[in-house]
Amino acid sequence: MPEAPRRLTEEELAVDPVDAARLLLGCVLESTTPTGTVGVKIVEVEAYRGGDDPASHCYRGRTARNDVMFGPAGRLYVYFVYGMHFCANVVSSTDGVPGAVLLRAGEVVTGLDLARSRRPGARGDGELAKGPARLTGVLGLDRVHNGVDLTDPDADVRLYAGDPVDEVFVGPRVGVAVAVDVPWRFWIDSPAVSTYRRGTRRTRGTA
DNA sequence: AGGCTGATCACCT
DNA sequence: GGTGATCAGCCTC
Repeated sequence: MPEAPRRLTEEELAVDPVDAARLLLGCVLESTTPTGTVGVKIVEVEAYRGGDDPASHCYRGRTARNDVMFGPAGRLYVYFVYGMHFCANVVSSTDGVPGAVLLRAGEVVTGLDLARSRRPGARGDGELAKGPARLTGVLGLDRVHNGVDLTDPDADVRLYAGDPVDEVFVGPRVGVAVAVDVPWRFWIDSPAVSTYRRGTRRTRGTA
């Protein structure tokens, strides 16, 4: 058995999403479902803020959908994307202030067999959680996990502190069509880091 | 050339 | 405007 991992607290996550993003690098997100437990070491994240961030779900105020992002830090914000997948965020900022960190990629550190079975097509283990939808999928997270308190020891999903990271890389957020100049994507050296892609605006239907 | 992913789009309340 | 859903681009074979 490894050392007893330290759980992240609401307090340390109740900071600006940019700071929370750096804090989350190297941490481990662990998810337990009826099928088993999978843990992922976070290697790539993106910060999303509120009214001042055009790329944020909270840019236009509080709704039932983004409500969790306005709540206390340390909660899990899961959203449905492109009609097929889910993406997971760790809520940051103080209660009432919107902010979250999108988990973009990770390395599976627990439950490797289960993780592999959830991603039959993966060519290598480094690819299992490479990309936000893959990460969420390998952890077995979906809509029902929205709002889970990651600081609760009894929760199905928990967040643990990891080994200190040495070098943090910074760049613009992936797949975002607006605020491209804001360098709010952070990652550490890992084969699981996803490749950069600029956001695209779909062509309008009518000419 | 095909498969896979994904902070966008189009429609309904 | 909010919520539920899809097809254009990127990556690999």
